[in-house]
Amino acid sequence: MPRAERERQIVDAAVAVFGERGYAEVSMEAVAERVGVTKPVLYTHFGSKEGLLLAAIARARSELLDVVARAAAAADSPEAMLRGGTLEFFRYLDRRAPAWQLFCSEAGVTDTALEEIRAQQTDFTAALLAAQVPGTEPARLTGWAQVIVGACERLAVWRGQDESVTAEQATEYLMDMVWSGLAGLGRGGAAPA
Amino acid sequence: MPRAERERQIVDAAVAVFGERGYAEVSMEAVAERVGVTKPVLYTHFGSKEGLLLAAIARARSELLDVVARAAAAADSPEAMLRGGTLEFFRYLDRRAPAWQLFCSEAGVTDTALEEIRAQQTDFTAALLAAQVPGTEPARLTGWAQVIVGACERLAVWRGQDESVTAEQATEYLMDMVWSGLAGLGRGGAAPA
DNA sequence: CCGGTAGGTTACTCCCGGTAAGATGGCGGT
DNA sequence: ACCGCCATCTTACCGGGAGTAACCTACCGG
Repeated sequence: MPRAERERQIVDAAVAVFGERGYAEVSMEAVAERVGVTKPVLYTHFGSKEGLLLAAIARARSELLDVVARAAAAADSPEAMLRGGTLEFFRYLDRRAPAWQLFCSEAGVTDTALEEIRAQQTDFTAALLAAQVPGTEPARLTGWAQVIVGACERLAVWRGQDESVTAEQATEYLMDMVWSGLAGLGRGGAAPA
Repeated sequence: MPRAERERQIVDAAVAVFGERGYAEVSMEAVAERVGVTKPVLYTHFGSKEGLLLAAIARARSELLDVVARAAAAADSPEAMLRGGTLEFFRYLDRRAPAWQLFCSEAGVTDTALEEIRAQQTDFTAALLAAQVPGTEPARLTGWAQVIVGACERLAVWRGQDESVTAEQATEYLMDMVWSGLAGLGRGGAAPA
């Protein structure tokens, strides 16, 4: 079996099995068995268990980013861009449920490597914000992106706990805060037109 | 050594050493050595490595919540409450740097147990929001609280990566989004009075 | 027909989470 | 003063899983 194909195959298995049973609960032996090979094969391709986890997270997050980017590109206003991107974010996680568990099993991983992967998402978000609010300092844009990404991730985990919260509701709650702002809501109405 | 005192001593050591070197990198033997006892002692008090981690996280988060609650109580307006609480959140993490690493090493832990601890923070935040925007459905309040807590945690991790971001700046970026809202900022000004 | 190499397997080592069984020591009762 | 009891701690061990060394095999170019 050629190298690239085998690696795709292994990452597929890793995403599935880490997502289902949790990183810490899964042995490399188990992943290997699922692929139909033996342990050392995994090590020649990914170096360590953590390396494999990283590859699996990178794959899943890249799919997620793709979905969000498509939704954002299809929007015709800043508000629609934020709302649509967020909504598709939650819907993607509904479709590919196990994948999200991966992002929660971030533990044990060298923080720097993980943050590097996450940076794709925040950089993308910051770029969208830059287009909407030109002239803002880069640090502020990044900070805003962190707020949005952090809020979405936390809402996603919350939805994992309480299944009764729909993707639409989660999106609405995010928009309340990040788009309208508490100042507007607190005065008893939606954001002023 | 009496039971309660020993437990405090062990949790102290666990917070320090897990925070410094990361949960996965630390053996129970190492924690025991730091306390000056042997491994089985830890197991009689906390049952498992994960149990000890949980106790350490609970301790650190409870301190954090206390700091935030004091700051919020001292504020004289909704905006000051949010700003002050957030600022003290970041300042606490600056003072007790290693503690925050704990929250990042959430991995490997049974999600439900961890979310239970985190719920203290979101419940507190939701209660503050309820007082400010009366008549809001409970689910929406909780959602808003998730947004704020998620944003703060993400900003905190970001600050861990990029030391040049001050607590004041992080607070400002959060207020931009959550208080003013992008709608207001996008139209080129601060939130309307 | 043959050597070399990519890709794979068997068979280990070592570390660490977790535990069983025994030592120590203070304290109340007689 | 002595004895037994309970809490507390230690030594010594088990099992499993991450990671590796050494060997095997089948394909491909000459």
